[in-house]
Amino acid sequence: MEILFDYISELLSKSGILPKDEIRSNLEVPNDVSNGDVALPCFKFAKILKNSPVNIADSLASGIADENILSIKNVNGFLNFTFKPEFLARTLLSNARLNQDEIAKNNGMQDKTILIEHTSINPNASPHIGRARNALIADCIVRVFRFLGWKTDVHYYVNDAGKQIAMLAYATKDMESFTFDDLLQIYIDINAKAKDNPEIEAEVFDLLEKFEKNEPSTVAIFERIVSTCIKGQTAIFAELNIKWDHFDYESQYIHNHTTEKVLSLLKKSPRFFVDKDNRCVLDQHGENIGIENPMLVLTRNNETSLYTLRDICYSIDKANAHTDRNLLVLGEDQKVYFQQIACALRTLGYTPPEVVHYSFVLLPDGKMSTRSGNVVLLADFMKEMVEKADKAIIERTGNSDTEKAKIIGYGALKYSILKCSPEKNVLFDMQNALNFNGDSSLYAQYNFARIKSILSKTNLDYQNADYSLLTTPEECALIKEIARFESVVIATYNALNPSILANYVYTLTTKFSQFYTNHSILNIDDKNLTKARLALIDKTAKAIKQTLYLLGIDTVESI
RNA sequence: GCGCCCAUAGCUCAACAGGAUAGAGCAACACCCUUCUAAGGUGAAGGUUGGGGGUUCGAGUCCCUCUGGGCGCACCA
Repeated sequence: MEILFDYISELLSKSGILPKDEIRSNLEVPNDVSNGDVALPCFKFAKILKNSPVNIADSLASGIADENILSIKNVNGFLNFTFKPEFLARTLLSNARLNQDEIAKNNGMQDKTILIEHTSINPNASPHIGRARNALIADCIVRVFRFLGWKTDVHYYVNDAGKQIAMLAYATKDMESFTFDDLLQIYIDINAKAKDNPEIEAEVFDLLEKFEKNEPSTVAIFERIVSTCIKGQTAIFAELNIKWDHFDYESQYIHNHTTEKVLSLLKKSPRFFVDKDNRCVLDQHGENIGIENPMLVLTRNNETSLYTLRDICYSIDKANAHTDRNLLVLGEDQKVYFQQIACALRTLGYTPPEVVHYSFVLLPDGKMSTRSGNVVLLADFMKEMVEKADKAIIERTGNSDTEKAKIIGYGALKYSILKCSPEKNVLFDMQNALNFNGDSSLYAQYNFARIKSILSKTNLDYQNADYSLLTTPEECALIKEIARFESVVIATYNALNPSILANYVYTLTTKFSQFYTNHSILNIDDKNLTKARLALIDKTAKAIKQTLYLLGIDTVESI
């Protein structure tokens, strides 16, 4: 619509009443087509011009005659412009940017670099859908940046040196073997057992100390768990086509003594002190951290590192990559913790990463917890979605098609989580998620397949189609949506919010579906109109496919 | 108790730097397949945008307050 805003502001500025930029920045798209294609609310001008909005609208409109404008109406101070449909179709469709290179070039972001860290789940069990939200949001953001020409570097921080892993190490140290799927139950059991048996905790810390001292047999036990976990977790995400470029292990900072070096730097800060229990602490009062007593404890009483110190080491590594942007996708439970790490980084002269927080996924019967076992596992959710999709495919075609069922099932899974704005809690309802009707990714996939089916039935060359033949209300509405694609990608980029893309693809598809049910494409006598409509649906398909791709969702040629 | 986030139709979500009559889907009701894919389309129904104040020509959107939910509140990660 930018091109129409330019057009109107240029036209209105000729009267000399208001400068072009002033007009341009106030233009908007009416929420109802009955109010035209572009509107200028004139209320803000009333004070400057010392006149009523209605009079201002009148004088702006007076004397304007433009061959491409059908009508200009002054509705109570809103100046509403309606373009001739043929002009609208030609202008919007021939100027709409849909392919990646053009859009990247237009926004001048080629070859910029971004480092993104996301998901970084504890390597202790199969991920649940709450953590999957992290990966899905981040993967979409990665795709959007790449689409806009950025070089992305995606990192996963493996917390392989914590008490949770030590718990598993304790529980599995005498086991001959175990699988990834066993770990969740082992983890639940050992947590329950440790509650009643304090001596277990002591042994766990003993193991942890041996691990930190790099004792080979202990390191081997830890490594067995961590590698089993990382393999299991990444296999699940890989199935969803979510991948990382680098896996960074927390333990490296202990074993290569970076923690000691960074600690010695922090010791120079006026915020640093050693508390009465002999632990190294940063006093973060006055830094606007939202807790009563903002202290960041860095070490145990023997100067061995805590997670906080190791995380600072890691953050320094990321900052030292000197990418144009440095982004972290993190659960809302880590908000204050992140503020504290960011504060520590600034103390050392480093710029902390930008952060995207997301809220938790809630279950109808309460919240998820790995420790208690009240979870919906991502792997189980994936399986159910694919089974449901395949069942529906069998109903329709008589044959199973796992490949297609995965595209449909995984798409619906991703869509159901991504369509909600990250800062809002998502209430997860399996029945709801399994519904493939209406506002779901299948709706877009289905209509994409419809378009492909039509395109496959014709040999007409529509390369030089005359867009100005597309003048029905349904065609206009669809064209306007297609023209929005670029600005929607940019909006998603600016807000780091995938739900913008999800909402767009649904609206776009709705406009196509309405056009499709009201108008024939191939079965009409006017060959030129057929060509124009073929060009229109070809662009529609492109926009749907690109948007779904950015959401991490595939398309199929037929459904 | 303190801090941050959220509250929109029965349910799940929209509403583009405050803009016009707050929109969809699901569920329930009534229609539409001799026509390019009915996993679709159309119609009707469903709302004091949690309550109360305020700012503004105009508030779901901004400010205050109350209520309810989520998250957090140093020696876990």
